Amino acid sequence: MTNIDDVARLAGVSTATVSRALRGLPTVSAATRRRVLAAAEQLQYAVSPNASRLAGGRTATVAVVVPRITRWFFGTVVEAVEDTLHESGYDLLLYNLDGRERTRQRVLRTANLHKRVDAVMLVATPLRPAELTELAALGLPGVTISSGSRVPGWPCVRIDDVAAGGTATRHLLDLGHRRIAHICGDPHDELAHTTHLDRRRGYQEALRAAGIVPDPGLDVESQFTIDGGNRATTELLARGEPPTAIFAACDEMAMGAVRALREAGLRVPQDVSVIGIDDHDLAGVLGLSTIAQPAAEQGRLAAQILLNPLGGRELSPQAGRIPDPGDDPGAAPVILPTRLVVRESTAPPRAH
Amino acid sequence: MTNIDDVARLAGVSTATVSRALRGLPTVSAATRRRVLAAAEQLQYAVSPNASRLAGGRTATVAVVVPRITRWFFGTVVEAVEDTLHESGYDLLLYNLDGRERTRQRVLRTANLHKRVDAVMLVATPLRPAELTELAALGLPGVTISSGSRVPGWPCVRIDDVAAGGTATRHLLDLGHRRIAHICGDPHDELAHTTHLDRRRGYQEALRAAGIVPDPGLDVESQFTIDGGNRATTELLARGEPPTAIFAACDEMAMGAVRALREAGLRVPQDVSVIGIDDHDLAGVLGLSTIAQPAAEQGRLAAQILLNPLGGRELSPQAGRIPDPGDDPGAAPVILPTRLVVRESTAPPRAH
DNA sequence: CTGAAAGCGCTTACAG
DNA sequence: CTGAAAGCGCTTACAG
Repeated sequence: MTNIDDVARLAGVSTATVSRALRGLPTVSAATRRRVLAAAEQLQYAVSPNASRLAGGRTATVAVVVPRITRWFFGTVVEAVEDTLHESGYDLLLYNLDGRERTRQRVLRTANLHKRVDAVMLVATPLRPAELTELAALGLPGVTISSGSRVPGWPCVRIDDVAAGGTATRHLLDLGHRRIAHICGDPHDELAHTTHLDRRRGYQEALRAAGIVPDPGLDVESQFTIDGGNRATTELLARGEPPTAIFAACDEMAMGAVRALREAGLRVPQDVSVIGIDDHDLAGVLGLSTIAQPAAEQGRLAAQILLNPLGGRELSPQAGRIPDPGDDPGAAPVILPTRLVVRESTAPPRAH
Repeated sequence: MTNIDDVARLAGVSTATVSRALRGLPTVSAATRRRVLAAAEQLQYAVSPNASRLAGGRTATVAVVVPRITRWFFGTVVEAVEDTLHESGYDLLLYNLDGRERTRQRVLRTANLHKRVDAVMLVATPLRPAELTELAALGLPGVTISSGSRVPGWPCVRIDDVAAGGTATRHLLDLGHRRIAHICGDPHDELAHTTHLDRRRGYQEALRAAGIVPDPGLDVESQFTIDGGNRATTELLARGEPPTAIFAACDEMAMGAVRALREAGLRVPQDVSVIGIDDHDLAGVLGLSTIAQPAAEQGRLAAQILLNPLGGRELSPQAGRIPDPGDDPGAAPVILPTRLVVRESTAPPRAH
């Protein structure tokens, strides 16, 4: 395996010069650079990332933590992040929590991040207080996406979940619905995941603004999955007179709701309207009305914020800051817009 | 940042002994090991991966290459692979091709894999002859999943695509269908992706076995996506009398087909039956009949095959072999079983 | 079972 | 603009 000495010998320069020429540092004459590049090319030389990182003190790697890579939002975010990072020469170390305590520890414990990555991206990952302390103590730059814990000094990219919940609910109100149910959230989430709380708040505020008192009997908690939506809807129907519309906290739950309604012999939207949040890949196929959120853009923007401070080639301990003027740690999150997409799953309630 | 010298000093041993004790090598006395572990714990010591890899010559990292992480099959495979690798202390470097030439080069060129990973996993990735040569020249162990190129000496985990296509088609034949269309494949795929060819072969063989001559007019090529299925079906309907059933090469295409049929005013399954391959997360929601394939199992098994040879802690140049007796490079692929899942999208054709 | 020493392949002040 | 030398933080023969 050819190393830097081989290249230096062939080019007739020192290894220091090879290192500089290959990294494009300005302090190398054009002629020398040409010779070095030619030698490297001829020898098929590839720099050893480990040696480079050890000597240089930078890992050129970012840890990306997601709850479940197979869910639409997280897969889409990771794809955009991966693209942006690789573009700048950074590697992406993927941590898929998948509800396993062991994985949480692997990722979040000092020992594992230590010396291994230059920065951390947390996607919708709520941390326990102790974990948060540990992470902050590392002094790494980082960024968070969507809900979950804020880390002191780390910027955050997200949508306004309260507004999204409000828009979805108002769409149903505008169609004439009054009995609007909400399915959402994970009741057993010890980790204070705030997404479902925010979206519910948007729902309740929209109802109140329309003069409707939110009915707890029309509000069912479950999980952010197809199955969760299915179960919540089944439970809802078991409680008595069905609502004329359901606002599901995400498209995957909405899909489960559609399924449950159909199995109960109710038609969508003739008997019950359904709206979700996301604009999942399959929302179009299913004709699902939804509040579209820009998942890829959130990933891309968060990655850029991470890379920006030092020209996209380096990360310093100060890297975790939004490059805008007026920026400071703990600054307000960067909010990306959402958009109502009306398809076939929502319609006015039947006249009775 | 505390290093191995700090630990050695505190424990009163050499750095060599610290290294051995921490890695659990057997040549350390119990008492010494205890002291070292205590010292490491007390100092919150974490080994530097880069230094360890540079000195040890192993990267403890596997490159995983997928066409698109956001597609169901690939996301599910990666999730299982990640779990298995992390379990054994390996990192996963994700490469998401996403049709971009640049990314192909990043991954596949010697320069990038060189010194960076211990092994490579190719998921349904077809390689050009030159790329194949380059990859083989690296002498790395590896494994392939699903279709795509076989690399000499690398084992392969997959399903039998011909059989899957046959089973899907026979299900439709058994229901009484005779005019069975097929939508599949990417006509512009210069990379000889064989999945669609195999599944089509299963389709054609099943038809012939039933005494039916495959009709090219009922066979439309498109892409392995929802949109592809949508377009292929629209094209199919434009050709004249619709088939009574459609076999789509994957569930995402089948979903697109269902959508296109519905938009054309045709009911599924009353007017046209639809079956896919995969058992996508949403196949149940959509009531889609399909041939289920074990995506997570393929990922898990492939990762285990990669890790197995040296007890899951190391990889050698010989690591890319199936650990079974009778094993040799170029051996037959490990075939995992598929299973017909009948839901609501397939039914007997209407009597005319 | 343990240690001293060399070495992995780079990058970075420092000096010129 | 370029080079000699030290150093990054480990692991691995080698010797005992």
